[in-house]
Amino acid sequence: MNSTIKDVARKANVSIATVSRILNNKTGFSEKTKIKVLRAIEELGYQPNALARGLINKNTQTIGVLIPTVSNMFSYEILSGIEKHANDLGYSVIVCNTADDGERTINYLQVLSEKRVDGIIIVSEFIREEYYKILTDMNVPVVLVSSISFQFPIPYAKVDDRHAAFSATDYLIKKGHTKIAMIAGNTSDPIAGLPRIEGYRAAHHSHGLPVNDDFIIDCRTFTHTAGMEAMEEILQKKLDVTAIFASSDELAAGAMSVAYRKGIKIPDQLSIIGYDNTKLAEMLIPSLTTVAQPLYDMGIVAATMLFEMKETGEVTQTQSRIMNHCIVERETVRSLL
Amino acid sequence: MNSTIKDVARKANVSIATVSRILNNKTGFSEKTKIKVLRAIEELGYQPNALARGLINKNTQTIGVLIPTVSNMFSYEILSGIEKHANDLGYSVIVCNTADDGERTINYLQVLSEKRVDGIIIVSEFIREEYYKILTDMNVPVVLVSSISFQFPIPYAKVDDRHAAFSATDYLIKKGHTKIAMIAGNTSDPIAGLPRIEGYRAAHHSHGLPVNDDFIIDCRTFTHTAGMEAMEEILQKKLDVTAIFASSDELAAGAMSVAYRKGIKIPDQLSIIGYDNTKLAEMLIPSLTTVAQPLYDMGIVAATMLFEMKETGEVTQTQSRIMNHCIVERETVRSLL
DNA sequence: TTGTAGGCGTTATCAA
DNA sequence: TTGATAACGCCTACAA
Repeated sequence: MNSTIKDVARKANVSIATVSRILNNKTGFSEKTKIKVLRAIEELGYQPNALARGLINKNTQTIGVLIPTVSNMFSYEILSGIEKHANDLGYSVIVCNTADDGERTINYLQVLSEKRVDGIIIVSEFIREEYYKILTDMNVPVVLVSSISFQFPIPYAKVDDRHAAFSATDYLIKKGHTKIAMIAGNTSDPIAGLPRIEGYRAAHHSHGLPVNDDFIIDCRTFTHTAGMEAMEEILQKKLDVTAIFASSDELAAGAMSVAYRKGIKIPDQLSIIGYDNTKLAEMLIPSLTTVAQPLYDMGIVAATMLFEMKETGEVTQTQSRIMNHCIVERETVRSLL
Repeated sequence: MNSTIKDVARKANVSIATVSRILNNKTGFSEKTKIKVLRAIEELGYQPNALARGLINKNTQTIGVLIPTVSNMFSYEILSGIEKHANDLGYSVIVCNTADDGERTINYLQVLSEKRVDGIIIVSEFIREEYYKILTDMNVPVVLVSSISFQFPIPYAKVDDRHAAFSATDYLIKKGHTKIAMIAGNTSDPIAGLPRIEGYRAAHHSHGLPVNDDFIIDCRTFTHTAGMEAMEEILQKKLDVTAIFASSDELAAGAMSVAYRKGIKIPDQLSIIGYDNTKLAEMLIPSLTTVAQPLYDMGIVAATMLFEMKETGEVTQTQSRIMNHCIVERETVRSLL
């Protein structure tokens, strides 16, 4: 058990060089010795040692994926896309849950660096200067998913949040809604928060509709609980709205659950549209109309970009990808027309 | 960038042995040289190479986690517990989505073996003989979560499915329900399927209630869609039931959604209890009463067991853990009393 | 307290 | 077609 190339060589009566050649199917050995060696490998149950290989080849066939939170289905659908594509190409992925904690993130980056991963994918995380420093020192490809850095030139794969939020709001307006609240998630988040609010505003403008700032609810996160609180607030303030645009499916779900408790019928009395199209959206009752991000595909694309960069040796740059979003119509939006 | 211990040694005017000693804080160097070396490390931005270390120490500080499917929130809550504990102890985790595919699983096992991971955790997966062979050849600790092997002596952390299903059914009966259907998931699954049916039966027996086999619906999976189909079947067969016990939260959610479409009020006209207590349960509307598995903790415990085994060198055995389950009462069960 | 040298399991460059 | 042998970056006796 755990025999080495040396054992194989001895057993097959050849040199380790020959074994190595056969293992990596290079040229330079006869069919006869190949058979001998293969049999020895078989009999010993020999498995090449990836550590030794990596040490000399300077490549580990593994990548690291940083993920901020677990609470949301969201990250894991992306992760699953990454994992799929990586595995198909013979790479393993190390998951790193940063828990939105800077120290933990830096620690993880350090670990990935020591383990000499071949690349790093960062899921919806803001890139701090300290991260970027470590990242550049590592000199491996990095790509962002569902995130973007304005400070640093890191390629990304994401939907256009502003545009997607515009689409969602526009959709509601075209259904006849004019009094639309927005449950905005974290409004100070420059990546997933602000642009969506802009999109919400822009849609109003494009239809010549005014925007009432009171209608924009700031929760500091994108969670179910935050959605509940936001809905409470809307009710308490007695905002006169016929529809809600929520910045995430979880927020929408939270809002729906308090609406249900208060006896507000969705979509009869109140329409709601979410954002993400996680599995949750289709499991909610009624099922949630939402603007879909192609989460799984984003993972695939990010991985594709990463390996592209690795191939070309272009560690610094590649073409970022704006992924298509679309409205998935289900049961939570009623037409007023 | 990517300097070696040699560079550090040269820069600090000492031998690599000394640097190594300081790095691993062993004994045998003066404070003065320590400072010199530390500065050199700092200036060079030196990072130890985990590959080289692993090669010589025969340990990689990484473990592998096999997960069957992504569709369910379930696995990821467990994963997240594992990841947390592993990271706290300085280990990384490689995620392996086996997609319930034997070939893929074997391939992954091979990869983990070549990468010389220090241990493997397998989440709710049936252990085939081929897996076990590779596993034993690897000679590293293995633990099962939310699974068990009757054929092979692998320690596990799981709830007692039979008991948990008993509790769920018993709970319904004590609320006055006597006509209870079971949406059983995969009934030919000896781990998560059968025992739960037994529990369902046992609860009936213990109350002197008869079991109608027609009331046990076999779907072949534990997914949302399967839950919908099962509910359709219940309705179509016009089963005369007042409550349903579903073998997973997703199944319950699926059932609830078709009930909603058919205008059946939950819990007024029909009670339902789920199984797992994933995040989904609390987000459903109405929120789902369910029997909780401590998913996150199961991950933690599994990791704990794994590292225990590694410490003691007892690769073959450790005490398995039966995790406590409990009923989480929410809004989907109505008392008939 | 410090340094030399051998070895961990590979691959790759020479000669043969 | 083959086989020594020097790396890869580190740890660890053993000497000094």
